[in-house]
Amino acid sequence: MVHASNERRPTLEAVAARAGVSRATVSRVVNGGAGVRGEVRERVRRAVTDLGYVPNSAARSLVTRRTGAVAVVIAEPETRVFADPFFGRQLRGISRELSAADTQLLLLLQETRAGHERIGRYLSAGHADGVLMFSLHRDDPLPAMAEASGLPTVYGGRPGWAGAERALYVDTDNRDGARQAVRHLRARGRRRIAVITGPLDQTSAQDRLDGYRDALDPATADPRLIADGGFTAQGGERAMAELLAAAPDLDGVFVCSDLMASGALRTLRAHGRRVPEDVGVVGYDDLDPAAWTDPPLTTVRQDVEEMGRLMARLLLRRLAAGPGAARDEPAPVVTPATLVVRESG
Amino acid sequence: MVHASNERRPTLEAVAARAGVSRATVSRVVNGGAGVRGEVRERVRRAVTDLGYVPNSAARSLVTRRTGAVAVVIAEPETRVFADPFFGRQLRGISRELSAADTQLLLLLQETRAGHERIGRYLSAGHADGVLMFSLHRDDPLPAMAEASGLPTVYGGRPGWAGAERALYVDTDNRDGARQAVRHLRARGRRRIAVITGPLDQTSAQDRLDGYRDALDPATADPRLIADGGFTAQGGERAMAELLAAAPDLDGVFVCSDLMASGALRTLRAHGRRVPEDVGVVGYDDLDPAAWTDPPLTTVRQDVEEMGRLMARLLLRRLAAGPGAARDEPAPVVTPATLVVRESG
DNA sequence: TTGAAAGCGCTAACAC
DNA sequence: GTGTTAGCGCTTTCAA
Repeated sequence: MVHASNERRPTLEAVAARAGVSRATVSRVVNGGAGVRGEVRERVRRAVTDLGYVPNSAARSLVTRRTGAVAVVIAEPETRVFADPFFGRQLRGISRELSAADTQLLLLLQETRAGHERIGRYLSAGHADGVLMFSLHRDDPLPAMAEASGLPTVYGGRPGWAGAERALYVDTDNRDGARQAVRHLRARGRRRIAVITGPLDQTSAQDRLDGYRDALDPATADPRLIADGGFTAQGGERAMAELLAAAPDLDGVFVCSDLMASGALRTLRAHGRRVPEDVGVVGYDDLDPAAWTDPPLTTVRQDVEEMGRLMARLLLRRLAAGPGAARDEPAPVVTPATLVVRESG
Repeated sequence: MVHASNERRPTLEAVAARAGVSRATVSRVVNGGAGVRGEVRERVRRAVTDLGYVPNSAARSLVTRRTGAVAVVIAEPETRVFADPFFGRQLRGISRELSAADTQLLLLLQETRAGHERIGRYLSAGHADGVLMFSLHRDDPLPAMAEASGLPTVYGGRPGWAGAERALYVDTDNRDGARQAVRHLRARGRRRIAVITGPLDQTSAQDRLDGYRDALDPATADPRLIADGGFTAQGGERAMAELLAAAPDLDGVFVCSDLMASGALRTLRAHGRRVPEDVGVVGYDDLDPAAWTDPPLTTVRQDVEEMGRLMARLLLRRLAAGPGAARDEPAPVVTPATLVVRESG
C-alpha cells in the first residue's frame, strides 16, 4: 500500500481498529507476537499489511530509549574517505555485522572544521544507541563529543589522546607488521631502507614508524630516510620524490599504506628506478591497490573488513549488556599482521 | 557537563525547574528565543549550559513530524561506492549543501540483496524528512521504497524506470558530452573508434552510448567496437582487452568513465599500444584519476560536486515548500558537459 | 490472553 | 511575555 505524502501514515490505533483489537495487542504482535492467540495474531498481521503500517520510530524510541541504529562518525575530509579503500573495507565489515543484528548504520560525515559541534549534538540528541569512530588524530575533538553524549563507543585504531586508557578499540599490530616489512627488505639485501609514514598524530602511523625503527640496523638509521606521505596517493608520490632527493642511494622503502605505495611507485618509475631491481618496495594494508600495481606490491596484510566486523561486534555486545553490566566487559582487540610477498620487494 | 551513560540526560523539565520558568518558555528559548524577555532568555540559556541539556530528538520529531535529517541511499555494492571518486564527490556536494541548511546527512548503505527491505522500513519509519538516491539501475527496487514511504525524493541521474515521469532529478547532458568526445576523436583523425560503456541499465551509460552513436560516422559503426566496462577500473581493463582482440585495428576509444579509462590505459600499455600515438583515448567525468593517468587523460567534464549540491538544494526546497505546495514546484535540472583536452587523445 | 491507562519529552494552541 | 494543557504514537505495567 502506498501513501501519498500529504496523508498521514497509519498508526497503531488504525491497525487496532481494523483488526478489532486494542493498541496493546497490535503492539505485541508487531514486536514478535508473544502472548497473543494465533488467530488474533494473524488478523492483526493482515491488518498491518493491508494498511502498510510501519511503526513510527520517534514514538517508539521515545519510550524504549533505543533507536536500533549505530552512528559511524568519520572525521577525515571526505576526499580521503572515498579515495582510500581502507575506509570502504572497514565500513563494509561494520555494515555486514550490524545488518546481521538488524541494526541500522548511520554514517555521519564531518565536513567543516566546526562540524563536530553538529555531530556532538546529533549524538547527544539520542539518534543512535552507540558510536563507532576510526582514523582519529591526536587532538581530534570527536572522542570528547562521544564521551559527552554518554553513548557506548568503540574506536578503530588505538586511541592516542590522553584519558583514553579505558577506551574500547580494535586495532592491528602495526608495530609488528612494520617490523616484518623492514626485516623482509633487509633479508633481501637492502641496506639503505627509507620509510614513507602516515600522519604521525595517528597511532597507526606512529606505531608503524616505531616498528620500522625496531627492525632497522641502527647503524643505517638516518633522518633523511623518513618522509610523511599523509596516507594519500599524492602524498606518497611527493614523499618518494623527497626521499630520492635527500637520499639518492636508497635501495628499499617501506611505505605505510598501499595507497601511498601506488604513488611512490609512480615516482620511482618517473625517476627511472626499476622496482624491485633498483629499489625494493613494501606497502601496508593489502587492499585493492596492492594487487593492481605494476609490479604487484609486496605488502603487510591486515584484515580490514574483519576489523570492522569486530568493532561492530564489540559495540553490539556493549549495547546488549546494558549500561551497568560490569562483568563480561568486552576488551580491546588487536589482530595480527602478516607479510604478503609479491614482486615489488 | 558530562553525563555518565547510566544517568538520564536532563529534560526540558529539569531546565525549567532550574531556571524557574515553565517548560514552554524553555522550549521557546531553545528554539530561537522569540517572544521571551531578554533577561529570562539569558537565565534559561545558562540553565541549559549548566545542565548540558540537548533536546531529545525522538520527542521533538514526534510532535513536529520533522527530523532535520535527509537520507542518502546508496544501492551500489560498497566496493564500487568507495572505489569510484564519483560517489565521494557527489556526496561532498550534498554534504556541504545540507550542512549549510543545518540538516543532518544519513548515509544508508544497502549491502545485501534483500537490504532494500530494511531501507524501506527505515524510511517509512520516519527517520528522515527526505531522500536522495543516485546511480540507480533500471529495475532497482529502491525507488519504490522511497515512493512507498511518501517522502520527497530527488534522484541523481535521470530515472529510467517506468512511471518515473514526474520524478525530480539532477543530471548532466550525457548524450551531448559523449558526442563531444567522439567528435573530438574524429577531428583528430581517428577513424575506428571504440567505446567502453557503463552498465546499460543505467540511463547515464545508455545516454553516453547513444551520444557515441550520434557522433560516429555511420559507415564505421561496428558492434565489435562496443564493450561494457561496468563503470569499474577492472572492468575497463577487461573491456579494453576484449576490444583489442575483436578489433585490433581500432585507433580511438571513448571510455565512459575516468575510472574505466585508467584501467583501459593499463591494458593498452600492456599490449604495447602507445597513447595517443597509436590509440586516442577520451574519458568521462574529469575526476581525480584523469589528472593522474599517464598520459594525462582527455575527458568530458561534469561538475559532480555541483550536481550533488543541486540535488540537495532541490530537496530542501521541496521540504520547505511543504507537501501541498503545487506552485513554485522545482523541476529537474540538467547541467552541461564540457570536453577537457589533455594528452591522451 | 487481552485491554485500559499512564507516560516517554517535547511543541503548540490557547489562556492569562 | 509566560504558563497551562493537550496531545504526537508508541510500549508497558497492571487489572481483568
